[in-house]
Amino acid sequence: MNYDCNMLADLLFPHITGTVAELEEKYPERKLKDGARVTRFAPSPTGYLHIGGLFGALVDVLTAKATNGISYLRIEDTDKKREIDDGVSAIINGFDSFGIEFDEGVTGFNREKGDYGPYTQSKRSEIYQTVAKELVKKGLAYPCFCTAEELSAIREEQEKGDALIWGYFGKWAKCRDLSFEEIEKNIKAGKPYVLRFRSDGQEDKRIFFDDIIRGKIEMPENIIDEVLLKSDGIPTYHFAHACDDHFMRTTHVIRGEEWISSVPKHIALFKACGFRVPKYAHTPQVMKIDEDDGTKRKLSKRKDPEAAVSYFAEEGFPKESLIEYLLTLLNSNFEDWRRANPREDAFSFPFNLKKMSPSGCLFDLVKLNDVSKNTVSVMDADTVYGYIADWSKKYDEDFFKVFTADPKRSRDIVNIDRESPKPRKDIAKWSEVKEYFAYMFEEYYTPSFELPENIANEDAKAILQKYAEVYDENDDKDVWFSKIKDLCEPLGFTPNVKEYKKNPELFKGHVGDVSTVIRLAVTGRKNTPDLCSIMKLLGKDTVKSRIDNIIV
RNA sequence: GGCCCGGUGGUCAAGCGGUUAAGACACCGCCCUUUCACGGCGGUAACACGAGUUCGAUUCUCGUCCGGGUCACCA
Repeated sequence: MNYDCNMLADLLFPHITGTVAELEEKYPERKLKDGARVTRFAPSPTGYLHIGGLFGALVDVLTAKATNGISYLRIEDTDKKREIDDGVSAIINGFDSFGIEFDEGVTGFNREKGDYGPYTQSKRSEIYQTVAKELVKKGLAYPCFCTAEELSAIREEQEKGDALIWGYFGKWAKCRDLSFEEIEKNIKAGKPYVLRFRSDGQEDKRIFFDDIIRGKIEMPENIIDEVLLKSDGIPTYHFAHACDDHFMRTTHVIRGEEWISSVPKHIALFKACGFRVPKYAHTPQVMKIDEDDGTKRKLSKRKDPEAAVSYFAEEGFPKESLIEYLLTLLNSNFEDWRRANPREDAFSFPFNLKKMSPSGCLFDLVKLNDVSKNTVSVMDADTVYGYIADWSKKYDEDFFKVFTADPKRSRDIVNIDRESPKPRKDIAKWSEVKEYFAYMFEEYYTPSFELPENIANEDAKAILQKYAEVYDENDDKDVWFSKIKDLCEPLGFTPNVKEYKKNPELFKGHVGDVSTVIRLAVTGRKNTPDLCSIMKLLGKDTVKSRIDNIIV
């Protein structure tokens, strides 16, 4: 440059008086214990929270927790074109509903906590400008007046030719060597411009860095004069990343693997700014199998409803289940840990970044179901009742009314075979509950009496007839069952299953068959939880009338 | 196209020079059991391919193939 960079800096940023040194003082190094990591989750408010976001946030929070560090939430709202109205609250609400808590950062509309803010990029413009001005002073940034048309012309030419690298650099970087007079003239004429990084990278040089998840990565050095500030003065992701993660004192930048290819750019920027380069960890992506062509591909917000975290809320998966499932994807030793600590809070799992697999993982709804059944099975009845009430109130009002009409009874229903050392594992999501317990509610009960092949209709009726005579709703479980056993022999069945298996030809069936008939008559189902409990909750009148309806 | 990342059963995955190549989900069978579930036992099923290096490669190197990402005044 044949001009004084300080002059250019003042021309470009006349109103900026602060210095980077002052910022360093304002945002000092955090005084944390050795090994404590500072992580951040930095979404842009462009849509709903999706699975990939939850996945990433979990890594941040868990990494900080496991090292007694800090995790914070930063909003990257530097692209006003893609931003949606309640983007920020969509993110915050999403995290709230899954119990994800950051130590610092944005907590709501115009609300935040922590000493390293503001945590919303649109409120940090002075910081970016200050750093930018310093860069200009050092001759490491310059204004570029190229129009969108000029830029795409360059691009076209590069694509046409045999250029190996595309972008604004070398002979294409027309504005890189503008004289001060030209710049001044343009500025005075009000020409829009962006601020570009003056890269000193060389095409044939390589850079190396250690990715915590992937190990050593080698790449060509950055040679692109990347845009730092857009024409509206707002920083690009790259520049904001350097400024924010430095002044918020992030130690570990954890983000999706789509960022790997920009690391050389980021390292160059950090160095140019005089900032220490953070550690990087690039996480694998969450994929799914495409129904159309059977290939593995990244979950897409647009194509996959289950990519939205709200899908799981609608389906009624408890929030714990999703977290639990995601954890199994994150660290494969999680399931071992869970077996050893069945009731422990998932967030106290000693998560380890290094144990993350670098390859993309498939989101497996079947496994989620299994994980969820286990999770639900260890919840107590009150919790389950509360969840079902909350869920149905929102998504199935009709069922909500029925379910909450008699809270105590519903709670008892939900408690059948629960709160025991061997709880049932059959509910994965709240949307299944109505169908699962339909026979407990007159509103949803549909009689059905389809006998298994081995039971004759007349035998079934005989069983029911006899049973109706002895049935007493006050019987405790032992008496209840012994009455069923007593029914067997007079009707040609045996109360002894082993005996039946030895000589099946001697009997019409065994107790199991007899209770199946009763179960069928009372519930319309072949499979249910403990029948005795069900009948007690159904009450004498209902049980009698259901049985009578079959006998006639 | 350039650059980069990845490739162990259907899925998630341990292993990282010598293993009978763990485990979980799913699936199948058996046992337990008044049904189902739970639980227990067992089973089917994998190192993408080709060259090297090595006494020996799933593990190291190279190539091929396949999948993914990235090359914006988007993040």
